[in-house]
Amino acid sequence: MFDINLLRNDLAATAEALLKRNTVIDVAAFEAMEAERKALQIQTQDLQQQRNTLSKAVGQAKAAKDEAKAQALLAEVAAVPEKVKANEAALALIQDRVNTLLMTIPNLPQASVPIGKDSDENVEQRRWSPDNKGPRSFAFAAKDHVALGEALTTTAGAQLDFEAGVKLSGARFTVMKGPLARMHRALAQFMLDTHVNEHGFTECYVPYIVNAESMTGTGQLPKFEEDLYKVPMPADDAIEGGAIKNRYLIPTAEVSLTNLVRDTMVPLDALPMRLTAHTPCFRSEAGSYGRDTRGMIRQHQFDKVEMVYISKPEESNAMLEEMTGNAEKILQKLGLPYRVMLLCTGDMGFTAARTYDLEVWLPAQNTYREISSCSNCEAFQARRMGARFKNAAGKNEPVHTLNGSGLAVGRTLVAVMENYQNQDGSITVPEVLRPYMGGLEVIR
RNA sequence: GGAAGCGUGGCCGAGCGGUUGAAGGCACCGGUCUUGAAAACCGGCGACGGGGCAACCCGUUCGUGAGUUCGAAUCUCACCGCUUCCGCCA
Repeated sequence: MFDINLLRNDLAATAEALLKRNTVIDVAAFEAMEAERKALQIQTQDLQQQRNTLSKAVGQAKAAKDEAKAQALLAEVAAVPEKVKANEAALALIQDRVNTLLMTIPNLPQASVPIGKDSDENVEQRRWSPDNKGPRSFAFAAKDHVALGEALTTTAGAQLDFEAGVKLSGARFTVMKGPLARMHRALAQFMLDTHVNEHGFTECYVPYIVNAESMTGTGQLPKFEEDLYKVPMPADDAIEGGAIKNRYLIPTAEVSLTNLVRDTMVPLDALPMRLTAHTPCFRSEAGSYGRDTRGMIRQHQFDKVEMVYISKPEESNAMLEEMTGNAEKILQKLGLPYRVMLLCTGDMGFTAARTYDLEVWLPAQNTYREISSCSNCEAFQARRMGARFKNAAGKNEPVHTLNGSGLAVGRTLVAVMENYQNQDGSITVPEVLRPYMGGLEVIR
């Protein structure tokens, strides 16, 4: 949630900073709304005070057995509660309006984030490739993962079976079979093991269906509901205040992991927390018709190993570097060429203050494609979630939250297939995955 | 699904219509004592929001939401969650 004090204390500068994120704040409208809220709040609290004071006096009079005085006081308060009620209702209404606005303003980018309008203005930080030789050059025409996966077969049909996905569910679903299905599983195991054994993470198994509070905590709601798959509750117990109460399929394990600290005081000595989980992710991909329609790049359901950090504010940027390094480590162990991009203001996600994307080399597309996104959300999610810790001065303060993919499993499979393909269409299994695949060296 | 009980501050726990934000304890912070530490003793100590330059003042908050009342942690209703017993189940 956006920090309202920034708007109250420094409206002009804050509105200008948000402009870099393509977010327009109507300054005059906000000022008017705030003025109204302030007046109403003062008036309401005044009335509440009146009621409280008089009621307390009634109690005192009754305790003193002064019935006449009690009756006089009762006559005096009689009209107050009604006024209080009316004011409270009006105040709640305007506070809702303020709140709704706050919930739809994106996080403020850090000062060092490059200003730009879209992904073309992201800034490359570094590149990596095995022995620093650059991406492998092919002596034959490199195929994409679709051609490779459809040509590789099992007795049950293609190892990447896109038609079966369509038949079972529709577009953007894929069935994997045989060795490729196993490599997909191997990749997730390998990533999880690496983060747990080498990067100090705590492995978590988490729900894939979460409630609206969780989705609000990490920022998917209220603004991005159309991107989520909804799970309506059974009719009988779904009604709350007249509205159907939905649950949602997680679009990323970030939601489940980060919300673990929702409404909690995190002990100081528990920070930083490093949490990881392997989960499926569900995205409706509304508004991306026509983009990446071929293959496994953009699916409604995909697996991901997620990293989440819960950190002290002063450490969060260092943790972002660490987390990005963890994701890079996976690509390095797999021998996949990649580059690290610092996202510009226009390309960052709603909750992020600073984001690095990892882009892996895809030879068939002759380009780098996003395979991980690591973000420092600072206190943005923590404020929404009520995730706090007691700082050195003994004051409660929101924690900082960070999340990153480590990595997207389906896209990693695509990258391995394309980078490790052989002229005959077989795929060499990267060394680090072989222990997870019964020693298998080549997929054919 | 049936029956019973319970949700109070960082934690435990009392209160069950009226000067109660809430006894007591633990934890925490300061002080005395001590060579130091511990113990003992003294004092402090919830959160969120609003107003004010400030000292400070005010409001909200006892699972959540409605209701009764001049006044609700306390009474009523609904919902959520937890515990125990029975049934069912991977």
